[in-house]
Amino acid sequence: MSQCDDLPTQILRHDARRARSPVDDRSVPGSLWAGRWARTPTLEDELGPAENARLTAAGSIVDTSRQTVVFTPGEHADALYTVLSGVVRIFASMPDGRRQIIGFMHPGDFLGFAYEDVYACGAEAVTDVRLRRYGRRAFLALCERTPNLERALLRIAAHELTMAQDHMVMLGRQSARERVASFLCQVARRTLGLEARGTSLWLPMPQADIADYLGLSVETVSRVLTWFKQTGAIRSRSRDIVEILDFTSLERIAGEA
Amino acid sequence: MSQCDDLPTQILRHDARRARSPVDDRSVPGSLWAGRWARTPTLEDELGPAENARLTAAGSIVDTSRQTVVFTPGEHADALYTVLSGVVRIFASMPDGRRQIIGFMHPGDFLGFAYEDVYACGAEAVTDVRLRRYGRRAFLALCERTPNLERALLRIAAHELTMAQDHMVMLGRQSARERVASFLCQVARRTLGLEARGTSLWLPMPQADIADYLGLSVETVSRVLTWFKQTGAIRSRSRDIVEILDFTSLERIAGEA
DNA sequence: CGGTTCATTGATTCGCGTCAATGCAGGTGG
DNA sequence: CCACCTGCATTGACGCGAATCAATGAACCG
Repeated sequence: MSQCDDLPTQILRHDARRARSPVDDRSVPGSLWAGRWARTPTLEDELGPAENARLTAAGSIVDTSRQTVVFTPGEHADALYTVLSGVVRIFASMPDGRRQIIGFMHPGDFLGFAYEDVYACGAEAVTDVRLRRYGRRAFLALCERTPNLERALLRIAAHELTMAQDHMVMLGRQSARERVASFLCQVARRTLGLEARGTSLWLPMPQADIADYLGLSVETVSRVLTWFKQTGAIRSRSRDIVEILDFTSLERIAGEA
Repeated sequence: MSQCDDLPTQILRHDARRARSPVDDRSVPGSLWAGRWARTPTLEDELGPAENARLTAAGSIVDTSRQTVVFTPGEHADALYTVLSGVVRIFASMPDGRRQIIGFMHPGDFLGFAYEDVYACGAEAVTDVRLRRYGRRAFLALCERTPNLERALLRIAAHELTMAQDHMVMLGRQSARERVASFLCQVARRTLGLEARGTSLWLPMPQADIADYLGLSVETVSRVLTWFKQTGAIRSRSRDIVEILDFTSLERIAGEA
């Protein structure tokens, strides 16, 4: 599985801020800037065929049409889901309506972690979506009989944490251009694999969703995208298709100033 | 404690964005605005006495003095830790030195999740710290023999995810004042329990750390704090002690505009 | 074909970052 | 014991980046 760490200590004091040596080495090896993210672990990948069969048997198919709610924050959490097709957005929102999109879930992704007995986040279908739904009780029962299942969930959760951390860096410390570039690179890697260089990306979600994912306003997202177009880094045919012409330059923008 | 209330939403920007079923219910019940966060699940709490004993036996004590490195991002992840005393900061940083603090870990907290075989984040002691260190191999072996252990980790990870989501809302959508107020409320709840009203908080970390946690500059954090002082919401005796005089007003600021 | 939804573009405002001093406490050593 | 230094906090002046406000366009749909 994956866990952790190091040798303790080294008294390096970090001084990230102050010191931060000039040639800071290639520290920060595997974050935004590295090729992480490439693949999301899925339940299916983590389990054997027999286990998968049992899991499948325990679930039921749910179809949800685009722009409709799968579950809402605060709702009693009595199901877990796997995305079979389509894209789902996970979000949190503030009382006054400000919204933060936590992530977009694609086929294979697991959905519905809840620490307490209610969902912390909401989930809505971006496109028409097909899900496999597992009732909470049934799922827990299955966990008892399938030790690997918990291990798989743990791997998935650890991966989500990693992604959440990158997301936090983006939200807390990157400029608008960096964020949009990061987003495009992220989507590119996810859909095309690590080797991705120039091809076209499908962005099924409205720009408002991208904005809320990136912590920006819609206008800013739009402006940055047109700037990328003028620069020749991307091109766009239809509303939801973006072609990456200069992946390298996007990566450069995403990675630093 | 404290809640949010706020009636739902009323279509302000977002309007739950299109679909969002009509009666959106009292959405957003348990997020920043609710009493979540109160307690972090710990390995110890999740396990029985025998299991705890085995776990303790598997670990070794490590002492780390303030401002020193526990592990660095990218380092091979071969240990896990539990904080016994003191405070540890977890952070990610960008090649040019910008830093985002992911969280502050307190006694009882578990440390060292890594999805791949390297740490995604770094960890440094804020104060002098005592940790219990578990070698990766030993820990994995223990997992085999202790089914509850994986379950406990899963609970912890789910909780971390929940906190990460709140953090993202803060970083992506809150103003400087909201962030600082949220932070103070968060610390208050953590240290004083849910019922906390006015008392003094210990903030062992320098303001630079707080700034990097909140995605702000040091100056902004300082300015907001002095503004809170002038407002009468807080008071401060020594550098690292803040007394909360008007918890309610902080909560109000944290929760909305 | 007219209405709804979403993207674009411009003008303007303003929050917060940056730069630059100054202040202040704690530790150290002469 | 007091000057000094060093880390950290505070405060001010200033500018920039991104939000906001406000139209206009383009695409999609019944």
